[in-house]
Amino acid sequence: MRQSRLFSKTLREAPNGADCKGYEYLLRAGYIDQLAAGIFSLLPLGFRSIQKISAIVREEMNALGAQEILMPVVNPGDLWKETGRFYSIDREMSRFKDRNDRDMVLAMTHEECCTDLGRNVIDSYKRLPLLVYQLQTKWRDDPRPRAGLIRVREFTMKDSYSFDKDQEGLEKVYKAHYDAYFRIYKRCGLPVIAVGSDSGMMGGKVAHEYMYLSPIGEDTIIHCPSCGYTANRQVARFQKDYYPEAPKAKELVETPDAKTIEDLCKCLNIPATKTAKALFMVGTFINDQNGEEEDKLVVGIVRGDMDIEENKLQNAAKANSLRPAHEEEILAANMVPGFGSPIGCKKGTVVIVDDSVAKSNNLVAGANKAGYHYLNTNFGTDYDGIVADIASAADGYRCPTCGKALSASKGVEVGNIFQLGTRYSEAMNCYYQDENGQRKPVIMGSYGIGIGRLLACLCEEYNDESGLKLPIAVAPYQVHFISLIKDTEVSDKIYDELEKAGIEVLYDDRKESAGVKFADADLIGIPIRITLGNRSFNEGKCEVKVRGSQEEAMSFDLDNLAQEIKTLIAKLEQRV
RNA sequence: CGGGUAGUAGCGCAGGGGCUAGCGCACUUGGUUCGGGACCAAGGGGUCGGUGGUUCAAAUCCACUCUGCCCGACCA
Repeated sequence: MRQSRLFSKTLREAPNGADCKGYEYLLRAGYIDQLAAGIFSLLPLGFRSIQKISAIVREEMNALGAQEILMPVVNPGDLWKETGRFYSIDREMSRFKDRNDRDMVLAMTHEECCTDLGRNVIDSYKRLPLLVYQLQTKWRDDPRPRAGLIRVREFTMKDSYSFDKDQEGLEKVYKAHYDAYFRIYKRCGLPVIAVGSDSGMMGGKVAHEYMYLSPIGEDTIIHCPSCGYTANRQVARFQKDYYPEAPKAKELVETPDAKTIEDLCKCLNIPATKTAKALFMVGTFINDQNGEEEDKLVVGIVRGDMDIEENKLQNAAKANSLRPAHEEEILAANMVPGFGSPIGCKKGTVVIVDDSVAKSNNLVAGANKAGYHYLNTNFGTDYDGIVADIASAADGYRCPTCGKALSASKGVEVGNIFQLGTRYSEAMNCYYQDENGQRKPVIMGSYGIGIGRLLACLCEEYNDESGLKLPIAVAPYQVHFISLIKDTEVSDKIYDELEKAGIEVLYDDRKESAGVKFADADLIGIPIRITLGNRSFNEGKCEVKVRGSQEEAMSFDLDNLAQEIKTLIAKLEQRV
């Protein structure tokens, strides 16, 4: 490609709002262009990288025996009503009516559509297992897009869907994805870890997320350096210390202005482990059958030395969503913020008690009376509720498997795999007949990779102060050929030779100064740079440099250039 | 959806009731330069986000609104 014809231009300054390096360079190097919040065009450079990533993904999916399909972005709302997600998903899913006033949705994932395909095709166990995938546009109306391609509203996702007759089959294809994903990220050059995760709106039991560890990430990953236990904080477990004692009778005590655990501990001169703290949320509970919503107050109780993980609380409460409760809502349930506890709360309040509280005795808890707490409250005698693990794991807490200290880090989710089980097949009547003529729900799994997000993470991982330096597997071109000589016939000829040899080359044929060409080349970050200038051209040579390497430029003979470059490409490809 | 912040040339910004709205980069033309973002000269490009108001006069003041970005809520 002649750079003089390339549909993009480089920017000297970072556009306002480019908050992380990778995003800044994607914009400045002319890979992408923003159209609206969370909506981007891919320019030729960006699109070429995306196609490279896509090709790697396709190869690895095909190697699993997956068959590529393409499902529609627009789905009938009725399909989503079958699984209840038409109702349970909030405004993140965009809806509209067609001309005949039918509900339509923009698919934000394709479980419904794919299950529909499954039920049309699968009749017998003889057809199973089946595995399909697609690379398709998703629209999710995220309330807050940010960080360039990291968190967008419109994006391309590789999503695959497995159909099996039994759990064993599901686990096999799940494991196959688990391994294939590592191969995909490795081939792209992105370091990731797999972590146990929450299945969120997808339903199902077992799920993993692939995380690129980076400070720009929005997820928190809890990791044990000793035994390797790793999980998203949303579900991460840890070992808790319990302090059981002989239960005593509760006792009202005056605690003026002690609204926080810290105040309370000072006021009564006790450790935080002797207190119980309450978090008040309002949960939306949705009836999947008729879609009717009902709000209930949810109270989470955790021991004062820990924090509540809202995601765990939501799961334990089986709520569709949670939001912080307003003061009036808390008061209406006979509880007092700052001095609150489930003791004497209104009937219908959902009380979730962390096991740290359930297994401790004689904790100080709010008396639901401003300025007062109770000493010696005990779960089971003073109040009731559902016991669950709702505490948030944190840096330094003890690993659930080996007991050593856990560490917390930030990460970006670049892929996930879910064992869906029969959540969709049962809801949508996707059944097969087994060997005995029995009708059984197909067991499903779904597996996603955000393609654009993957590119964004790669740009975050591979850059320096002058620009991008993507690995050759995903760079838009293999070679950047920079001509500094006047004689365009000579450089045109070299360009043709490189192209003929099957090398992907971006040819800087522009009438620009050397400095501009070098700066742009650094910014775009193509792995191999060939410089043809008077310095070496007179000796029948050119200079070759690998982007980002500290080594001196190599000198290659022009006579055998294509061949030598091919060797160099092969060398770089092997690095991975 | 709450809090903050900004919208003036393609990009980055200045101007904050009064003459023809500026600067740097980018762009065009001519010339000089020619291996790390060159120089000289001459140019082109703007409904100052939108609507309504105040005023003799609005980019500038007021109201509403749209959009971007940041923090939070949210998020497979």
